[in-house]
Amino acid sequence: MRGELTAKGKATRARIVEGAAAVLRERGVGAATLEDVMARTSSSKSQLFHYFPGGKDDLLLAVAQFEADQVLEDQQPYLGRLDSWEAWRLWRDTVVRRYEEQGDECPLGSLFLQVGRATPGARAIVVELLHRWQESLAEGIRAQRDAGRLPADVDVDTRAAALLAGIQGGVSILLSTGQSTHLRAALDQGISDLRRLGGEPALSRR
Amino acid sequence: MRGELTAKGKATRARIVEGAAAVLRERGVGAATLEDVMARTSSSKSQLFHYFPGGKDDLLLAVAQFEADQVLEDQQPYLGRLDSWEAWRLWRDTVVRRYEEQGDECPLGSLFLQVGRATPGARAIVVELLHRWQESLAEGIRAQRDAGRLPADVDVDTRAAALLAGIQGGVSILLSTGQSTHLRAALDQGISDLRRLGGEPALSRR
DNA sequence: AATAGAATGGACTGCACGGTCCACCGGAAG
DNA sequence: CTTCCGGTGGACCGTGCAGTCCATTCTATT
Repeated sequence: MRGELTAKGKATRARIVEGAAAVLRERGVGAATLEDVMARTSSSKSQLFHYFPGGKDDLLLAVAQFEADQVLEDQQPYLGRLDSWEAWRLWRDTVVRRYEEQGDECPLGSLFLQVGRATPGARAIVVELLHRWQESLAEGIRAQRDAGRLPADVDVDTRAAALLAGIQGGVSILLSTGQSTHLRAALDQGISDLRRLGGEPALSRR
Repeated sequence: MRGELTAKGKATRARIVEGAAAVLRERGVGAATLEDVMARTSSSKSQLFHYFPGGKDDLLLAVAQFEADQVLEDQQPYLGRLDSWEAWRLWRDTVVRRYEEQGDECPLGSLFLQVGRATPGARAIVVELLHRWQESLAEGIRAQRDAGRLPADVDVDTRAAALLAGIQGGVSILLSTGQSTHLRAALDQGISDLRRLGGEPALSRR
């Protein structure tokens, strides 16, 4: 498992990772078995261990990385360009839509709690994801501040951290209850409090 | 498992639930085995199945209920009396302390995602917990509003939902990363935005 | 004291699932 | 055409763990 992968090999590996990700979302980390992955991806046990010598943990880690990348990608292009309130609104809509569609499937949440606990590798993936996510939000807040739409002394990092926490919690609750109201509340409240800071009065509330 | 439990029986059952809760916190739902519980609670397999005829799932459900009750209890008496900004501050401190002490042990989070997915019983426990929690927050906001410390048109339920989401997310992140900054940010930002609504200027920020 | 039913101990079973091994295939390079 | 090596198939193994069963010991009620 060094650079020694042919085109075919890389394709197979990718197929396994994607299939495994689907299986994990459907069955949950605890319930998913290697045989489920084999069935889903039409691969044999030797292939799994060929591409993931460390066995199940190894595969899980690869899936976690895959899903983590996906999370931020799904929020583009908006997350990368939060330089107008309109962009913020579009981003908000994207996040809400993405997680509502996902329903109660849990791409990363369970991976965090199940794998992430023990292994340092998984924890690193989560930390990295959260860091990049929060940094994008902070960047957006700075952009609005620099454009004069937020006061100069706005506490960028705390705002970004609080917003991120709200999203995470909203998603957790969506996963547990199937209701997206909390996610929406966190986003709407977070953004409208921000706008209020900039002097804009209350936002429409449905 | 109807009313047919002697005093001794009830004590044993409680001992098992508490011990199982500890084991689950330490090892995680996926890793914990019935034998761990047996060892921890000095009980035999027949006892486990005697008190929890449905086996592991049954036990897990009982633990979930136990932990859920604990969560709100640990926030008392403050959570029940959020009728001054001082009370809000004390409550905030309690929450932060509780989860920081708990560290990355995960009393309910993993139970949600692991058991909660499939079984309707677990989901009901979570929904009930969240509902009671949010209702307490809403009650506190109403108290402040009625005391004239918040505008009359404050959107109580959305505020409460957003705050709850922030807490949940903060705790999730604490569990995944070991950092309590997000939990603090969510609480501090949520409460200070509320106070600002009431006309109080910015709050101290460390 | 007798008896019924709860409480307990722990051996035993069955099997699901992760992981190992070896034999065979296929295509690219010489 | 041969050779080599990555890719693939799938039988096989060991074990860890949930769940079953029955024998034995308590406890309460009469």
